[in-house]
Amino acid sequence: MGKGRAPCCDKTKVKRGQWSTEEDLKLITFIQKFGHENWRSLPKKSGLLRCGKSCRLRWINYLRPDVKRGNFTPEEEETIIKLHQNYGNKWSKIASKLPGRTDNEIKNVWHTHLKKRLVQSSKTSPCSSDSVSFEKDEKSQAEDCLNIKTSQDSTTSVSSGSKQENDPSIGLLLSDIIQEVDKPDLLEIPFDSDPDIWSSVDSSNSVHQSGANEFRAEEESDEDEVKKWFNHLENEPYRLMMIH
DNA sequence: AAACCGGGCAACCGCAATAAC
DNA sequence: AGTTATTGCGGTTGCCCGGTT
Repeated sequence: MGKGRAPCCDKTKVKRGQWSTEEDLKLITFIQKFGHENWRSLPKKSGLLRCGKSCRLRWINYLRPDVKRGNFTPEEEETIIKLHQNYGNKWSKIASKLPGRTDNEIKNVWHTHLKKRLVQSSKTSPCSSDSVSFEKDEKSQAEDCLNIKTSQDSTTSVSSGSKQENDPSIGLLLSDIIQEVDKPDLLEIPFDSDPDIWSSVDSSNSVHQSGANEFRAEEESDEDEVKKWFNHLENEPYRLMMIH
């Protein structure tokens, strides 16, 4: 177990705050081509003026192809509540049981919705207390309260209401991507929607001005794929808030 | 119509764990 | 075996937006 914590980046030289469309595109394009074996060096190689941690977070929580967006279904919420009783604030652990959901998203949902709901219902149900001590006897508590199938080991999601899930073809393709995404140069972007929206992005040129000369040469066909994927992201309700 | 307020969410911070040397 | 680099995780912050006054 090591000690010593190196600063993750020079904070005076990195951009912070909301990600722009161009930055997202750069990140997606880069990861699609080269994967993300080294987050620290990724910003430099991709031409992003971002901290590696920021890139990682953006990818994991937002840009990853398998990330599921939109409202949580009642089933998902129920699952989170029960898993929280089991694991406490181990958001990543909980997220691992909910395919397509990120720890950050689950954490937010917990704090904004579920916690309140639990407080209200805590008087009536012994299994729904927010203050359950999960440390002691986790397992038995889990067994008691957790009669849910946590074995959605792949794309069989508990959710039934999300956009993604309503489109089986997309779901299937995404599951393929999930398996590929950690392997550089294997990521396929499966969407074939109209990339009109990208005209504005195209004109910005930012991707081609990046420092990633290595992949600059690899042009339009790949980039089209990225745009298609990105366009898909934009079509999801919540992303419209961010990208306009 | 403007100001205020609170909810919701994305992103940041910093520590812990792990890998690499 | 010790040190350093990197990644992962959970807590927290701050911005945006819609609702209310």
